[in-house]
Amino acid sequence: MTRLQGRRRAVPVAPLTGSAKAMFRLLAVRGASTRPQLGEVLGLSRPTLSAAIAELEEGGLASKVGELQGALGRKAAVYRPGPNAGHIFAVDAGSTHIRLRVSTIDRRLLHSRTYRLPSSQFFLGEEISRAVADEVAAALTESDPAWGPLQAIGIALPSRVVGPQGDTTATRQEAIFSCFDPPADIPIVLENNVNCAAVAEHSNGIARDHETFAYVQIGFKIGMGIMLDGKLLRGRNGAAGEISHLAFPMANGVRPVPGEIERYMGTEALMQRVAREWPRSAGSPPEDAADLMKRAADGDAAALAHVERHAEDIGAIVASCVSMVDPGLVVLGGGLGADPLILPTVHEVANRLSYPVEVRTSSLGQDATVLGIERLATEHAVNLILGEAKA
Amino acid sequence: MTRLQGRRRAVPVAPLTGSAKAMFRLLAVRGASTRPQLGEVLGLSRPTLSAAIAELEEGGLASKVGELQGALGRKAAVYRPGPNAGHIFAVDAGSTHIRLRVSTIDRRLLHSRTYRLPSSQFFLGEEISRAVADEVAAALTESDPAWGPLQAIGIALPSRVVGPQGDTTATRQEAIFSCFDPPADIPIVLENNVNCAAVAEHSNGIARDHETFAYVQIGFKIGMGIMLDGKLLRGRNGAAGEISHLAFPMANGVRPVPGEIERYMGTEALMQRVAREWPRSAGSPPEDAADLMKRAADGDAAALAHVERHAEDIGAIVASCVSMVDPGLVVLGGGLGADPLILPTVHEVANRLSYPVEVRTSSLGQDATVLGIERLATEHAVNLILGEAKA
DNA sequence: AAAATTTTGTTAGGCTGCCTAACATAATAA
DNA sequence: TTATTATGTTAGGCAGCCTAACAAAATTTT
Repeated sequence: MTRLQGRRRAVPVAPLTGSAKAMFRLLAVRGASTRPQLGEVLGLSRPTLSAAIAELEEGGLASKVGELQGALGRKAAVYRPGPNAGHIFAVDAGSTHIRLRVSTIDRRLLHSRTYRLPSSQFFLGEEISRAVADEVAAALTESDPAWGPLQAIGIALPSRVVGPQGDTTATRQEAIFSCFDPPADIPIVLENNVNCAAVAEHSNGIARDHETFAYVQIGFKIGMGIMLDGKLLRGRNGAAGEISHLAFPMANGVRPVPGEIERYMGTEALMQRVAREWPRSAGSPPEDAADLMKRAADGDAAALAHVERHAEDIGAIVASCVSMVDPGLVVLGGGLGADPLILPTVHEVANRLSYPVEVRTSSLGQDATVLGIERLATEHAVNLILGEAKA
Repeated sequence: MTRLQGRRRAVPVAPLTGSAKAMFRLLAVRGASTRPQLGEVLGLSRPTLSAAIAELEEGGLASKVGELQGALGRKAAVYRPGPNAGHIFAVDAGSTHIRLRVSTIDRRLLHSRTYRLPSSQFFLGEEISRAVADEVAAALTESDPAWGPLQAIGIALPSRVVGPQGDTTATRQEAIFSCFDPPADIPIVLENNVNCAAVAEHSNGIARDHETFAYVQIGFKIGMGIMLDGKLLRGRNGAAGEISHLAFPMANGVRPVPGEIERYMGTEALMQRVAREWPRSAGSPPEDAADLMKRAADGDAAALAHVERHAEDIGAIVASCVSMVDPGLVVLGGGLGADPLILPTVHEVANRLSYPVEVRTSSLGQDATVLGIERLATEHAVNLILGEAKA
């Protein structure tokens, strides 16, 4: 997930006490908070709180940004991560768009850019790499010294992302660097885009109240992100959730074909089936998946039948997921998955085939991925600042 | 997983320092150890070590059991969990046998019993419950005061086991108590038998060197246990790894049927297919699965073809597992799964369909399950003794 | 307007749990 | 014997938290 391009941090910080580290972490996730709030959450006494804040202010990692008057009593001081906490770049290197967010460590948006690729890319390749390079370069020129040091660049990739221990031979992830040469000494955080969307559903989306769930993306491609106890499941080779390689077809007398389920479930194959089976009487077949969903929503019987059939197939995939990891909650996303029309059938089929599972529809639109990688990049930056980096 | 039948522990212990707790934990997993060994592993200074051991000896949680002479220098004192650490019962409530082990907290065998059920049970029911009751009662009468207090009874069940948060309506686990009334105030640890086997492969078996892997059991029934970072994945309803509910059949134009894959993959259906397709020229068809495997091992072409075909199906299931959780290692167990004959094909098919995964054959025989629940029961007992119980 | 109440923040001092340094003990090697 | 090496104890220190008491700053009551 992480590619460190240098060990130095822009702002090395004196070793902090445990309470100061915990406080900085909390400031980074909560954003502006009063001292009493921080003390309450951390369970620290007021003297310890004072000491921790003094430590952080000393290192420029926290700043007082105001005061808050409660119903009664003295005003409470409000703090935020300080100037040395710096900022991060979060980039969604998507197949159709490059989305970039520049954010503080507590995820206040400083700047954002979106670039539409001239042509849609099926695989991560040079076009995407070049576009990312351009967007990052452009964002760098607009950087403001007041933002503090750039702590990390997070990039969400439409490819499997292999960790340090994994089998690095079978990955395309390095293609992101074919044209993009990141600034020296800035840590790079790489993560698969579906995993990023899962992270966003957890932190900003419909799965906020669940520490364990699966995010299933159904659209042009299919994928899954698994969150267990608040942590992404990545797997040995970054392949956890790569449901495009579920054994399929799987039945008595047939042999599965690698990657076949993605070819079957993807919108392209779906629309081919729809066109092939479209009744003469129902007029011209739908243009694309969006058209199909719209006609189904309008009550078109032929469209509804196809949507229903696809929802059953999605339900079967969800059932297989439940049978393996039993997440308790499955969030549906992606071009097709996010359509509320399929929810009832997916829920019904999954629960009939397997074990009790709640199914919800994603609420974050196109921003899910970039919000997820933003989260991961800030988490990584916090770990680096606190000297607790994993890799 | 856990059913506490009372809050009191037999031997309440004064609060311990962190180092003392860590030492007790280490003694429980390692068994007899010298002081320098403990200090090395825990990274503690010798004075702290002395203090920790004094604390534990004070509470009867550690005892000096000898001395060990190194190549040079003074003899090192050897310690073990003390008399108040007590012992546990581990019971494998299997479909055909009840296996019981009485062990110290560091898993030295104190006593063991095996009872063969009069008839093989497909489901957890009264027969099993009654047999467990008898075996536990018999073991209780043979208990020795020198064993110290009974800290826990662990029971491995051939059923899904639901945790405190899960949907408790759809479980058969309570059937274990239909005839078995456990001694009052003794904590009960319940776990699914396949999960137990996975635990045993991790602690005593072929997966000793892996913190993350999946254990796939193929025999009369099928099941899976998933170990992630040394911890069992249980899932919201204890259904993680319940691959008997993978969507199957799964192909264009067919609808999956709940539980169908177990009926297809289980030995019963396999042997029916074998009998149906057995060539006249090859003599009488195999008696049972063991006979089939033996003939295949002896080079019988018809038997080999069927074994090969089944191995391909198992490979497909493993591939689906890898596509979801990417464990890096899959251990094959169970009546059919543990046969080394199927290993090459399972490995080949899984790696062709999905991502790189190592496949190994289980080395623990019938004892896997009882060793696994023994491990879980001792872990639970240690947590209780240290006042760090989860539930 | 003064006093009482409530909340926030600081100062003083103490305790736990670890550490290092130095010494004591007990074995083997020279 | 003496030297060397490993083990274990004693003495003393320090980091990181705590409680108790006080100080400061707001609102409510009198």
